[in-house]
Amino acid sequence: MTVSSLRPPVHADSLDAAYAIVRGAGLRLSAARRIVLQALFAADGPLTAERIASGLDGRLAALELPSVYRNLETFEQIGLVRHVHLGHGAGRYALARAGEREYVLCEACGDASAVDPAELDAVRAAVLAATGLEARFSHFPIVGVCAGCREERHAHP
Amino acid sequence: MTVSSLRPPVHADSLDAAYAIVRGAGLRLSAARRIVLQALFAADGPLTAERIASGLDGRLAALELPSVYRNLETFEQIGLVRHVHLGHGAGRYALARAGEREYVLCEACGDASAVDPAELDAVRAAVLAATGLEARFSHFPIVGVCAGCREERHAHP
DNA sequence: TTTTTTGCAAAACCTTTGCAGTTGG
DNA sequence: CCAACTGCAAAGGTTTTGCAAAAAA
Repeated sequence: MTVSSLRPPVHADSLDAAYAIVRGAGLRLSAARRIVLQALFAADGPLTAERIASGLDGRLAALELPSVYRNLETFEQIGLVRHVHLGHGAGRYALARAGEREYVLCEACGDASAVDPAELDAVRAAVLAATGLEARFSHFPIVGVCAGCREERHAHP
Repeated sequence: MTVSSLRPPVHADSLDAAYAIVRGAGLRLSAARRIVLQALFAADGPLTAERIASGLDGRLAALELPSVYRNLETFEQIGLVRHVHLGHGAGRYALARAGEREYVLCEACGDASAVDPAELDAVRAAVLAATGLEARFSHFPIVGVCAGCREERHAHP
């Protein structure tokens, strides 16, 4: 794999900070890049490239999908952006955080939720003990069945 | 999502047992289905549809890719087969087991390894405590950085 | 014979690439 | 002005779908 989520996250706590990071990396601050960053700041969760390209369904200017992918890729390379795979569909992109967001996904109902990494420290410790791996759930989530779906399964087996 | 790995695994411990399971499910035992099952039995790890279609690179008769996907899908529906996503490429298919195989993946070197589920019981318990999720690492692996790659990273940062 | 399954062709979906033209600095 | 970037078109990789022909029961 050799995934870009391995490079250190660069946290921007405002749109202007993100712009400055882009400039600071020697990159141009084009109109398209501004829109991608605006979309990521406006979003409440990780976004598909498609949704960014649509300008958040019309709230921002639309972009070509290849431009979006290229910029997301560029931003990932400087650590500003991360992507996560929540299930089978398109990847989802979000701003990198100091405390990286991690995800859990219920494969029964498809519900994905972000988790504070600190809450998963015990999980990480258990994985390290069992496998030697230093686990991260920011690129692929923890997948399983949530309590609600377990109940439903129990009721209608 | 609503992923087929949720239905109970059906374990076949021989090729003939697998054939019987297919017949028992009211399905026809076609030549293509025999070859898919032979490939899965001959494999040491989970296979891509592509590799099954090639007849394991010529050792078996070749099949059309759509037939392979259709049969794998059918077999997943009766619980005979599972697929796992080891990184960004094509999915990989294997026979279901009584003790479901689970996977850990190093995102630095791309190395994936199968783990005895029992070894991950402590991990599952920690996930349950932290998130309420009953985790399974048989469809998406645990992703992280292995000890070897951590060292290398430390040496060449 | 009847229903299921296959092969082949085509499309769908997500992502990447090539290139000429535009834009940012 | 010149390198970097965009739009558009096209292609790449994986998976799905449609349908007439073939095969299983």
